[in-house]
Amino acid sequence: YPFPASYTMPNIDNISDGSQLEWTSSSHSMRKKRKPYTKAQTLELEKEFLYNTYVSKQKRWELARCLQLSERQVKIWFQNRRMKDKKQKQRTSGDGTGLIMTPCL
Amino acid sequence: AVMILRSRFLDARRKRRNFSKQATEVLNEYFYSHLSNPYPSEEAKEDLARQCNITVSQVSNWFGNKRIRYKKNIAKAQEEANMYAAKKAAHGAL
DNA sequence: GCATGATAAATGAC
DNA sequence: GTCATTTATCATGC
Repeated sequence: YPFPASYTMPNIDNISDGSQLEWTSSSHSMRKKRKPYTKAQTLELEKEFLYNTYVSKQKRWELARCLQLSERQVKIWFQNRRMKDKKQKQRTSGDGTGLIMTPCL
Repeated sequence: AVMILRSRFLDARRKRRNFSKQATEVLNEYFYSHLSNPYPSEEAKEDLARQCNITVSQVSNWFGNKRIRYKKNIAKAQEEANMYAAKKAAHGAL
């Protein structure tokens, strides 16, 4: 069959009364199922993120091979990690408690 | 290792609290009165956040969870309906 | 025991 | 690239 098992097929909504709302339909035809990474994978990615929040193409290739991930997954991990970093900095800047919560332990 | 410990403290899931009854009421009111397109604008999110005394991110989280769980519920109900419809049809065919 | 809020992978718009 | 999402998973409340 054309697709690997790690992909999930959205249910075909065959509703007849026409009351179905557009946004309830799946936006894309097929999506890869979310699979949490292992502790070891996350640890190595976090370690590299400390050096530079942007990863070079060369480093991305190395990480992908060492961690059994695709280059696309490594790229997206760094994108999501940068968003997480930005959100945490916004949170710590306006907490008003005066406590230093910067992630610099 | 240190990173793991740090993430445990920074993870807000560890200190999750349910929203107030009034806040949930405000959010549900908006959701079901915009059921055809339950995607509030940034300004609407800020308004809702002020009314509910929560952050804009929490409003986004609430709508994200609400949309997927609403969708999943009607899908599950429809699946159940189809199953019984098929069962009834099978009995009729015998 | 699920309901609920927050986070982690993954996609798509731009 | 960012960033608002979708989706599954996590951790907690009760």
